[in-house]
Amino acid sequence: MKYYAPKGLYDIKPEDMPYWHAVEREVRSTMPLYGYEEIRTPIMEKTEVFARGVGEETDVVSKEMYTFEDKGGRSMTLRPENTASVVRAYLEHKFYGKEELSKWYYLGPMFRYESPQKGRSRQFHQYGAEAIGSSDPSLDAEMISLSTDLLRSLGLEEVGLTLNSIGCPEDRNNYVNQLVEYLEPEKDRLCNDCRARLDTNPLRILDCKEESCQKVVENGPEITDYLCSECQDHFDTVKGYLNQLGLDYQLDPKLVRGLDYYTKTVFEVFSSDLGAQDALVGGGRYDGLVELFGGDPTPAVGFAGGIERLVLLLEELERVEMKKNGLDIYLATLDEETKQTGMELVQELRNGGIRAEIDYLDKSLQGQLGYADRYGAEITAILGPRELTEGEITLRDMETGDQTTVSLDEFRSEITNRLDSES
RNA sequence: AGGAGCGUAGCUCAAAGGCAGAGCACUGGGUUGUGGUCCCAGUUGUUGCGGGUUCGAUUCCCGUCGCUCCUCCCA
Repeated sequence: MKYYAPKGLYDIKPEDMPYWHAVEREVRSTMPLYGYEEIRTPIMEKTEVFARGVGEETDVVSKEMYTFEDKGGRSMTLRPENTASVVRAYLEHKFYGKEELSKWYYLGPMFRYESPQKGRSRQFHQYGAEAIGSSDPSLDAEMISLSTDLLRSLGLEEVGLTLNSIGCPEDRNNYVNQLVEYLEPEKDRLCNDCRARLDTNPLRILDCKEESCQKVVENGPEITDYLCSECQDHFDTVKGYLNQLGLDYQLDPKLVRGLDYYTKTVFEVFSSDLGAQDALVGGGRYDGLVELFGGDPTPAVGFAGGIERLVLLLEELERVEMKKNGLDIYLATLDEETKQTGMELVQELRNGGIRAEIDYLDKSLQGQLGYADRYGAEITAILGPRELTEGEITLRDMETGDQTTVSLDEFRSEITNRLDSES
């Protein structure tokens, strides 16, 4: 084979579509229930939008960006996530002057340049929501409840929710200082990556999978002990709302997440039925991001979920009904003359909202009936020279095999009646 | 970036140095104009690509491309 899709990019084939449609349908119907409106931002931005917004030291920016130069010599990047773009759009269109609270959702492709594996590709798809303009803990709880509600609506009950608060920047500074102070003497027991992180991004050491690092971190300080009273209150209130909503969660003081912009609440939803890439949803509060982009200090919270991973689960659990093509009627013809009339009849049916097909492969009548059967036609209409000269057409019920003959004039109404009574 | 596994018919897979096969699918026939079950027959290949060893390579070796999974990190 000479041509294939670039590494990490792949085709979503017609046979996969029912799953994608199920997810998209659910997102589009659930988001408005919570008051979120759709926003669509471009799939690429100037590189600095992500570099600044997401954070230079993050993995996403430092090694996973799909970056290239356009013809004007500008550095462009295919969006690795959507929050930075949404905040950029929020400020660009001055929404802070138009509405007190902006609640938006999105759905679309994201790009990260890394080795593909199960549940991870270079182009992948996310749905997500952002609420900009309120620091109220109820909004944090709403985000979490929205993200799990969506999964539940799709039939996924077996998901875990982990929760943490990483406080405000001051808390985090205090904590990071303590953490570095604690880790410095233990440096030798850390992996190479983590020794580097000690200088660049010490928080990331917390979720290093290396066993030795885990051991070191285990007895170290925990961020939740360094929250200021406001952040502590906020966190407690969020937990209170979650309890009120009956949402089970697991506190994980080591959950820090990979993007720099998070403050206070962070959460992840995961499934143990996935492979190594088990995170379904990730999100949190980002009270400093709008300001970082040059706006007034504006609190915000959001989440994003991966559609590929969701589709993987739905396929495994067979939660989505797979319908074959959905053909109402197949029109079999036997020669050129009947095909000409047949084309006209099929067109007429389609104009009337009936899914109809005719032979495109010059098949025998036997072959045509087989095709009609495989594609799930309820009725096959047979138009041969015999019928044509009589001004009639034969209707075969594909389930019972019963056949009747009707005049061509009655054809449309007879078909409509039959399809109505069967459905 | 690193590690492991895999590339044979449209699909799922056999052949472990000696004629490249089976099932499914497809086409035709049994049925002069009738599907699903059944029976009979037929079509289908640069064995990913390039080189090497050999009388002989799908098989062994080297390289290369691709895919998959994993480490890291995340959706």
